[in-house]
Amino acid sequence: MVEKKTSGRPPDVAAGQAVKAAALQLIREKGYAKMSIAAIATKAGVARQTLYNKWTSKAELVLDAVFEETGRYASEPSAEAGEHCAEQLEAFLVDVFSHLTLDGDPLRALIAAAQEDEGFRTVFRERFVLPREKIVTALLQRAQQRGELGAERDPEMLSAFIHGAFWYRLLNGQPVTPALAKSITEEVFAR
Amino acid sequence: MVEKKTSGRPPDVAAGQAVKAAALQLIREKGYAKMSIAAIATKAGVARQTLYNKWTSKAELVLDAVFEETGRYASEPSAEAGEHCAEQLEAFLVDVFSHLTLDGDPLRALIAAAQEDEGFRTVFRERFVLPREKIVTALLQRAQQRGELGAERDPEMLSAFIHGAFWYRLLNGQPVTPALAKSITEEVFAR
DNA sequence: GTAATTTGTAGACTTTGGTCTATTAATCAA
DNA sequence: TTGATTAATAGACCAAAGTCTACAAATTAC
Repeated sequence: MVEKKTSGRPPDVAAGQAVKAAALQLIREKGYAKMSIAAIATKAGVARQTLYNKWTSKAELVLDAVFEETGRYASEPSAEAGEHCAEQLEAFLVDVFSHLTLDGDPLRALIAAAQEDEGFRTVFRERFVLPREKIVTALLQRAQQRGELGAERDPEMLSAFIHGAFWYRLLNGQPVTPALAKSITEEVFAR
Repeated sequence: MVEKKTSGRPPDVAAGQAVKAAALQLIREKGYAKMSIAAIATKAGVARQTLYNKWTSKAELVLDAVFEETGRYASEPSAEAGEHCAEQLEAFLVDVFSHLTLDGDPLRALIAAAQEDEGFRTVFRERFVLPREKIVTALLQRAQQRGELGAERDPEMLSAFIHGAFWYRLLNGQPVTPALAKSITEEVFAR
């Protein structure tokens, strides 16, 4: 469904790309809080208003910029047939944590921004939170089917436990390490 | 150790109280984001600078105002001898959740504020997060000693699961209900 | 080509958190 | 009483997010 727009000056796609690139660079350089909209606009060679034409807030722009290659952030666990689900979970978490360690600051900032804006909270949840929650839930359901996880366990609750655990760490300024991935996995599959 | 101060004009304690009261009222009325420092000062009949004499930021002030009666927010679980630990945990969570339901907005705002300020994150963690984490960890350790929780389980990890679960819900704009307290408890003590 | 439409630009403007400064007020010590 | 010290006040000031407005530029429809 590639629609030929109605009339009027077409949006400057290249400008949008430049803005995202500038934002990404600045956020990694100075962090979310210290990166001003004005600086992004200047760096991208665009008027400030143009940013507000394309995004409704700093948070939405950063969400777009940081998670453009969203695949990086919600990659399916490599379900190699033979592997135990516990191993898949641990590998998945290690992968997620390595991204979080790299982009933890903007992510924490986005979660913060989501607290002050209902609309953004929804967008963030749909684009970032839910996809990953589903991946883990599905993985745990598979584990149950294979008998690797007790039938009395609740995959959705466990998925919330898992995500909650590393959100909790992240938001409290503690590192999310491979060791944490291992601890989480062991606790989930304990006994 | 009630120190008689050195010299100089004594701080106006009543003003401090008035500020906290005004802040509490405004935050419940308009929410954290829409409550301005100027409005608090005006309502309390104090100069804006006075707020900054007593607190270093909006977040610290609100932390003080909302959690002054901090007992309300970290009450020990009523460890009636006969009760099972599972029941104690659920009761504790129900209690916490009812407070969260009442003051969820400022709390979410404080977590957000903590993301942009290292110092505040530390204060918040020490005054709010850790005390409760310890209560739950201790409860789970007691459960282990009584044999109500498997010896192979990790109380600290489980405590992070539990807190993470409701943080996760709270920060994603979902309700934290007695039903959630029950689900969490059942999953922790499953099997 | 002309009109309508939509985007980009530039810059003024508003709001709010936070800082700074000069002045006044309250307290203690000599 | 006088001086030192600390707090409260009032208001200027700053930075940054976000809004608004007037105008220029690019496109489609006629």
